[in-house]
Amino acid sequence: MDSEAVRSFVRAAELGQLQHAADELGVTQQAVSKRIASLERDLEVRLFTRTARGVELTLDGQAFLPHARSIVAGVDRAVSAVKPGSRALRIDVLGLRSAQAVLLHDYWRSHPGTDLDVVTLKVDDPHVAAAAVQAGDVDASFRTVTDPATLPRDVHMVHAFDSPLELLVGPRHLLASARTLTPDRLRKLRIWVPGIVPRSEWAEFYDELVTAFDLRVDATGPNFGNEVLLDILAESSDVATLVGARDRYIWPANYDLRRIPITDPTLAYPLSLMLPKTNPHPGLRAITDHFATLTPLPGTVWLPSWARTAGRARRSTVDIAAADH
Amino acid sequence: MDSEAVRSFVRAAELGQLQHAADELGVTQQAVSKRIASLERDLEVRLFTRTARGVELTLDGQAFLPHARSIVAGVDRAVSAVKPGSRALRIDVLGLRSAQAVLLHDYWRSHPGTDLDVVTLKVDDPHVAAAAVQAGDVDASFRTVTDPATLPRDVHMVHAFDSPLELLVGPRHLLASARTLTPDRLRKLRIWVPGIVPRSEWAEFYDELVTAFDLRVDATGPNFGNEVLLDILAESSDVATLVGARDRYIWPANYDLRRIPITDPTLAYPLSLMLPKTNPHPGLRAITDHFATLTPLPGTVWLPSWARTAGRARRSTVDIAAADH
DNA sequence: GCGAGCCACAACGAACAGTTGTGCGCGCCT
DNA sequence: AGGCGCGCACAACTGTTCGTTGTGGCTCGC
Repeated sequence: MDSEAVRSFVRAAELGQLQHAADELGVTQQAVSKRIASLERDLEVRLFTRTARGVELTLDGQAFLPHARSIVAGVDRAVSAVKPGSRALRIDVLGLRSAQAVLLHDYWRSHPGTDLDVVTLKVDDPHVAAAAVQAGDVDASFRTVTDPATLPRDVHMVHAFDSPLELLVGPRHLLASARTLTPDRLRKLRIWVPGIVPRSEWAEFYDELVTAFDLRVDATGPNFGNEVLLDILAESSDVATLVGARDRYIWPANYDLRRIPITDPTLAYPLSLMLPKTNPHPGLRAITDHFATLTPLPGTVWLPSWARTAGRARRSTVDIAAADH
Repeated sequence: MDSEAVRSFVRAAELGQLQHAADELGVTQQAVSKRIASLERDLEVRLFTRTARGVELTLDGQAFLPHARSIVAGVDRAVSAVKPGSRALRIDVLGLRSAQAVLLHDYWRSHPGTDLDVVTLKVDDPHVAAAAVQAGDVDASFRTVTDPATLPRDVHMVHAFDSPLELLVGPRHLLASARTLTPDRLRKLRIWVPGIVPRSEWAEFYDELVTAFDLRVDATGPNFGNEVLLDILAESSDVATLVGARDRYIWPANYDLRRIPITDPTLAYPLSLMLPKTNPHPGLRAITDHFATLTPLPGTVWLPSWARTAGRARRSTVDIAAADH
């Protein structure tokens, strides 16, 4: 089925005449006639009844029309999603199940009709992502560099939101029945966070976390995939992992894993959005505005050093001074 | 843009190999390769990076994929909307702005994902509509015959819901400031309801209404279109019309028309659905069930004689006896 | 009855899709 | 390192399709 044929059908149905549709589409009347005939042959139904003054939809044509409109709209959106120059807003996230993607989805649901494409760059180095932002390959990226001075000239980083961490444990774990936990309850506990890229911002985050709360985080091992991690968690009585509270982790129901919030202070990973300083995509404004309206995390919050800057995390810096001694 | 090319793209993206997609689609690998290449030429972007073990989506490919899925789904729905034998539920309504269509829309919104096509047969005679139901041209029709004995053997009529009427008046009308009206306030009032087909069920309805409440309804005039009717209403101090409370009438804001509910008794037009006795479309069941859950109209209700049968409109028959003397 | 308007059919050339055959690049295994 | 397997792309060929021009038939209105 050719989208141009569908488009011709829609216009012909709206205008009531193949001739007018043909004029509008810049082809001859005969071409439109053939396109419609070809659609009718494909579908094995008549779409129009031909009259002396034009065409009129049959019942099948009436039923087909709204779907045809949706196809045409889909094609137009698809084209505009990739057309260089006028493309829809495109944002890089770490993974489609990450809290970042969940938050973007929230935004999209509260702003219906926004053309938004979520992609993953599939690179580890945030500076590569920054380069992609600068080059315009993506309009923004949910990455963080711990030292803003290392960003390209034309890229800056804005705070998006702080993603609280939760402990994910199996049913036999020592802490499996806890409703909430404070960080000191995690001391010396085996926490396995596989797949962290050495020297990445996540590695730095866990380094600081380990130092601040005297934890035992094993973030160096290879990542055998989520299935392996979940398998081990489900069976173990002393291995746990940390996940973002809004990450969309899924596991088979029989695993019976539990997510336990961590409070006093809440441990949070600061998510930022990298975007170009000059000519940012117009749709970005609404997104960053949306982040600004999010309510801050309740209670005291621990953040890594690079997020404890003037102007934000006011409470957190104080809290941290206390937790850090 | 060819939908088969888009479908090939989606499957190739999901399977990671053109070869597998080709096997699945029953064409050669080269054909799929050319389809993708043709898409890439149309869109002027690369959708895949070619690797030794298959293909991988580019950023543009990632952005394109969800739209491609929506196109394929739209095409599939479009085909199933007209495919004889397995077609989606198709229901005839009098007009797309009628209360019938509004109610169907309500149903559809509360049952997302239902494949439902709303069409208009564009015939006046309900018996022609009944024939269309019997022939399977439509799965059901929102028409009414006042004498069920005149229906084809294989078609029956089920009550859908009672549509209350409201008076539609312009700002200068005598009753323009009323919040509600009782039918006796309408006595002798000029009520213009153009476009009623003589001897149709609507004509009978207004005949009974006129008799029951001593009204002055002009339902015989030609229908010059809604614009003319609304124009006249907007200017007149004594002409009004009756509309269904849930009809989606629209008019320019500067017309300042008002809808005034009628109560004690509420005047209601009984809407029914004609459907085949044998092999009704499976989706119809959910629709009729939906109607059954609707709350009946509050207060006393007047209905025309053919709707005052045993088993329903219990209160109404009593009310009518009173109103009718 | 005739003309205007609109759609369908016919014929032609260009373009395209799909096929088979082949080549090239890459990873892997010996 | 060399050869093999695998997967995609290019080439050549063929049947089909698309869009064009030209034409005919139908219906409505004058």
